[in-house]
Amino acid sequence: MRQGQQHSATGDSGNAITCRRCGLYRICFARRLEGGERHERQGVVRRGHEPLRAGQPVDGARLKGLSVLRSGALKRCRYSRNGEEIIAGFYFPGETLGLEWSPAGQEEERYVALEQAHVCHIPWQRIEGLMEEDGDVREAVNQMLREEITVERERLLRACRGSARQRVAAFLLDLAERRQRRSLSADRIRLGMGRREIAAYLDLTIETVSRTLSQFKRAGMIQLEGRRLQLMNGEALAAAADGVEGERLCG
Amino acid sequence: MRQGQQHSATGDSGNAITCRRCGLYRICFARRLEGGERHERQGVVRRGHEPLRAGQPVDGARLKGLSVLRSGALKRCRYSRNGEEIIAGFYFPGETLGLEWSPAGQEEERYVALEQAHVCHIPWQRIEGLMEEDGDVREAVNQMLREEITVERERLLRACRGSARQRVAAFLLDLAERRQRRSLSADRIRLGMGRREIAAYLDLTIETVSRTLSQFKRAGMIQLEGRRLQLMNGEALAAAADGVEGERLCG
DNA sequence: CGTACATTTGACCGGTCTCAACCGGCGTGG
DNA sequence: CCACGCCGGTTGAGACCGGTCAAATGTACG
Repeated sequence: MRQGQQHSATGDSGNAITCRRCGLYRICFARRLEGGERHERQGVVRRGHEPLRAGQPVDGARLKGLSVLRSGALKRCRYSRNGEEIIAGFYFPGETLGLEWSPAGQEEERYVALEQAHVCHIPWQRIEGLMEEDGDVREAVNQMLREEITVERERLLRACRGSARQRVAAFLLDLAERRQRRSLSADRIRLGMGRREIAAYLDLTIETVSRTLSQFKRAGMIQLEGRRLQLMNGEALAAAADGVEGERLCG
Repeated sequence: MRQGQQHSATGDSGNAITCRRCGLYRICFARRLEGGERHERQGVVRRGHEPLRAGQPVDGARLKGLSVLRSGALKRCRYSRNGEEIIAGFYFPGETLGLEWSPAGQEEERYVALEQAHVCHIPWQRIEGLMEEDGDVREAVNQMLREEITVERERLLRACRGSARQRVAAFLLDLAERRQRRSLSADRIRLGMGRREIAAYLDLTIETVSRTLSQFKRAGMIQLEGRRLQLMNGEALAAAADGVEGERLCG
């Protein structure tokens, strides 16, 4: 706590992120803007005002601009005709929301908190102003959007292709990589989501997810207790994600 | 032919697109740039110089900027460890290539022509210049990138979820919708790709794709002869894509 | 302690993959 | 001209993975 200038451990289980590691850093701290007033100058709505509780959706108005998750975890989801949840993506600290462009403001997907979460926000209008006067911001915004296209393609490609074994392995590796990218603990991951949500994301059933995780556990590739995960053998996981045959029979 | 000011029917089977329907229209024809010299003024490399033949990849240099497909069809693909092709997406006239951002220029995926294809091109450097001086271009580029994020998410979500029946139905509807968006013939679609490529895109086997298409044909939902496709019952296809049970037994 | 829910595990079934044969068009070459 | 092989596509039979249904176990919370 201690008058956290950056911020300190929030109540939520997942780690939080510093401004330096935030995806919006280059925009929030744009050229020639000085000192502690940066956030106000840039028109950023800082986190801390109303933290989302688990299950709460991100306010739609917040998506009329760039938002970034500071702590906690989110899911981006919709519902199928049958009422079953479809999860299109997970979001972790430092990652950006609201990059999509829904024609005519029709809000198809909602961002819902998996656990207590804090969100920063810059309205598009403000960003457009910054882009007009600052080439660095232009470059930052473009790069952010283009990177999002790249990683989103890769992630969705991995999430729903190949066997259950491949998908689950790729999912775990993706989680680890994303934490590493933000300099959070690479191993010792606390899953913010339940089996049901993993299944809804990977287009599998709960049972298959559970069985596959147990398989990995038996093979010593991971350690798992409830939602507490630890990767023990990244090599083996990567091999599994690539479809290399592993563990067909085991003691 | 006839001195085609826009362009005329190219040799390739798929329809071609006019500048007006092109995804880059708002950039190529940006504010205050007049007359026939627009393309040169904007630094656009116009199509027609070297059309791609079927099987040829788009030159990597062309992806260091925005490219748009004017005619023909492309696949975006890579190869798995086992050497089998993975198709991450198809591209049709009017659609834009090169929006992704590969860190350090590592070119993971290639764009390969499915049939003879023409491609226009604007280098990023040129675009950045335009964005500096023209707010309309800034808006157009941002919207394009954000729209790409949206449709790509939707498309990949549909492509690899649910049963074979759902995926194939969604794929056909996606094809039709994309042609409609560009004002090309909505029905009477000529598939530019083979069954193998459809399968590689939907993460199914050739046999399953073929069987599913035959099923749709028997049910009168489509007409199909080789690669010549016609949608007969969009409603039924949409129902199939949503997972509604249809045709379990049939004469 | 009891209820509700999440997770795991087991048994069985069905859809999709695998392997294989067959069909039809196309180009080659006798 | 036709025989032949090749390739893309279709169709069939059996195996296997993952879904479905069911029950047991564990966990949170009153």
